[in-house]
Amino acid sequence: MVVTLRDVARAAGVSPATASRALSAPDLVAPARREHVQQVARELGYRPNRAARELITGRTGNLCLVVPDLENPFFAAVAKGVQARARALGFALLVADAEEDPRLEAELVGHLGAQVDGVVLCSPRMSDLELDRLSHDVLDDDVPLLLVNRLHGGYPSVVIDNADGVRQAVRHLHALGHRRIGYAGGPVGSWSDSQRRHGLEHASHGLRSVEVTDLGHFPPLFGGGVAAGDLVAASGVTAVLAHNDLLALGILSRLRARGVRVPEDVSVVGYDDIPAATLVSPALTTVTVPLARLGRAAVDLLVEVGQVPTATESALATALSSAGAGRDPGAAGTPPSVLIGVELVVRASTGVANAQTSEVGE
Amino acid sequence: MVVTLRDVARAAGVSPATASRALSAPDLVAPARREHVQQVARELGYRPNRAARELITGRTGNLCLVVPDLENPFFAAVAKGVQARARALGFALLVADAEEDPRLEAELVGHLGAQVDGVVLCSPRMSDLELDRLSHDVLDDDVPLLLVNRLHGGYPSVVIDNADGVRQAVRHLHALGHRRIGYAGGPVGSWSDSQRRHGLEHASHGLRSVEVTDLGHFPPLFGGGVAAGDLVAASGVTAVLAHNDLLALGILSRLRARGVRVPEDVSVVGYDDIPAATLVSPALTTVTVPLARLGRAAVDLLVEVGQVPTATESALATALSSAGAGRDPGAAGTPPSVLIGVELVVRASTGVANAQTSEVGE
DNA sequence: TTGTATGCGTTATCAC
DNA sequence: GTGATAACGCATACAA
Repeated sequence: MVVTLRDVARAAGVSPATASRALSAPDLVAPARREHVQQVARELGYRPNRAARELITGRTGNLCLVVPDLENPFFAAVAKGVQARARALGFALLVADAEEDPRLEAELVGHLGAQVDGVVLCSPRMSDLELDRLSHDVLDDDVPLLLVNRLHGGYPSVVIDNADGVRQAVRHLHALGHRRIGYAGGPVGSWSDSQRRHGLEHASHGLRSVEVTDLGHFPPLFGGGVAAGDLVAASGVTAVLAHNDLLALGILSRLRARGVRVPEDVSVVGYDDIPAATLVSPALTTVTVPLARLGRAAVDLLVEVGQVPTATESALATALSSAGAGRDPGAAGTPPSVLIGVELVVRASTGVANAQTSEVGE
Repeated sequence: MVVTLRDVARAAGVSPATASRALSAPDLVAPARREHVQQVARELGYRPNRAARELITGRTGNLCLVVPDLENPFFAAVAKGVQARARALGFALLVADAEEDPRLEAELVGHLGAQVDGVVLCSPRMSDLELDRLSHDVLDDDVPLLLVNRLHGGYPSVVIDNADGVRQAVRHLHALGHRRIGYAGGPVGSWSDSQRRHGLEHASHGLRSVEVTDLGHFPPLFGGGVAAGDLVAASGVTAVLAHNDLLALGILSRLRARGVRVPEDVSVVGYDDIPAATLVSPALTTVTVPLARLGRAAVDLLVEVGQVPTATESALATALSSAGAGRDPGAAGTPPSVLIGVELVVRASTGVANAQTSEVGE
């Protein structure tokens, strides 16, 4: 029924060992035999049994991705990038949705980590302590873990340039004449939120007449923005920077409902540039984060630091495919942490500050 | 280093066979021994080797999901439901993004199908022929395939009630006085689009004064709606039903840009009720599809028709966990196809037809 | 360069 | 009800 390596060997008139090598380690077998075995394998429609290979090599050919919420456009975009790059390298991707629950995240990392060659973890809110526990108790030592958008000792990571993003946003607002700027933050404990707060402080130091008002912490979702919108209106700021786009969209919606005009009365800036940012009116000025690239970079870095071998995979795939498409294994020597640059994209939700509310500072 | 079943057997003073049974087939071993073995396994931190088990049982404990686009909120919601249900049943989920390419879809089904116990396929546009080919050439005979939102002989499926959705939408518009209604369709070859066209025809037959104008086929994305918006404005309809929400949102955006007021001049109805439908202004009247439930139903049906055993999984999991949480294996006898009911949700994008354009029919 | 033989960790098949 | 033993399909140490 199913064609095994022994069948290939028999049909090709070689030993199972040679057949194995001809497919998985082509260099170790004479060119003529190698070609012949590969040809026979193709004709018989041989498909290597992953379980058998995994049992002996210890490698699964799978990676896994854990995110707080697949429906959140931010994580959907990251997942798309991770998936694409993983596939390009010959890995299948296990995806798990942790339902915004850090405890579940840890459990998923443990369960899935046991059956993959590497883990990509998006966990904005897990505590540093829990994060440490992962490598000790939960995860096998030989399963590398990479963090997305979070820096933590020991783990490689791919992070967004948070400081530069808020700096660009603040400078933009300042150039438009805004002096009183509000910040609608993300959840307490969010690593990127604390990064952005630091960046904000730093950025406002450079522009002395700017006063930044902390509006507090909000769930980084549309609903959180609705609550934040009221604070924006009450705070007297002429512009607000939100922790992310969903929050900004909620603010936009709430301000409109209250008759506050955007950008005439208040300017709004988001972060991430999710697709919905251009669907609303006025379109949202925001900090563009190349999320798909971030996802791809995550896989690349994970594979490199984890020494996860993708070579044998492609060797075998190449041998069995008629065409034999090439793969780029990526350059070596990448640092354990990659910084993803960001760019402010100005749309309709920001405009010049009106006279009466500007020039409040010194 | 790693704890194997033999270690457990040795420590418990039984043979490997008994140890195996105590964990995977508890009924076959005497209660006293069973308890003892399970206790020892827990103490030693025994974790069964999936590869070894897969090698002999042929089952992987994994399912896989193939979607055209993970960033599309429709598929993101389905993926979320599928993932949740799969996990609840003890399966991990491989997710693949086919980048809107039916050929890639087929390839992914082939690749991933070889390493899972069942496949959930969202493939709105793959041709019936290619679909047939899957079960013949691409997929192993013992790997069940389930289709989401598409009916096709041989495969079990979970489908949305398309006819009822458009019927509800048309009746709503008719009740508001609309007589000339446009339909902005999905892509050529989309199964659900053809279903909705049929339903549309049927629905308008029941309401004799209603005239339905076919505005053509569009990519089911925001950009497609922008194009459709111009046709809406030019066609003289007072209301338009879009194939899905993204399309409707594009129409909304384009109409506003052209100065056409919604709903004063034109009413707009979408389909699916993705989160963004409530983010825009006016909020989109649309047909609510319980996408997460659809995803869960897909997994349930797949597991049932495919006779995919989730029992041994939970038996072992129960044995190893201190608490021993229960699982519901689901009832038998479910038909091979499940119909998901839908509901019109009226929001601000639909309103009464104005006098001069209504009453055009007989 | 190639073949032989062994073992990966688990479940299944028999006897007992 | 339990234990010895043979598979599952593959990669590899070692011998040739």
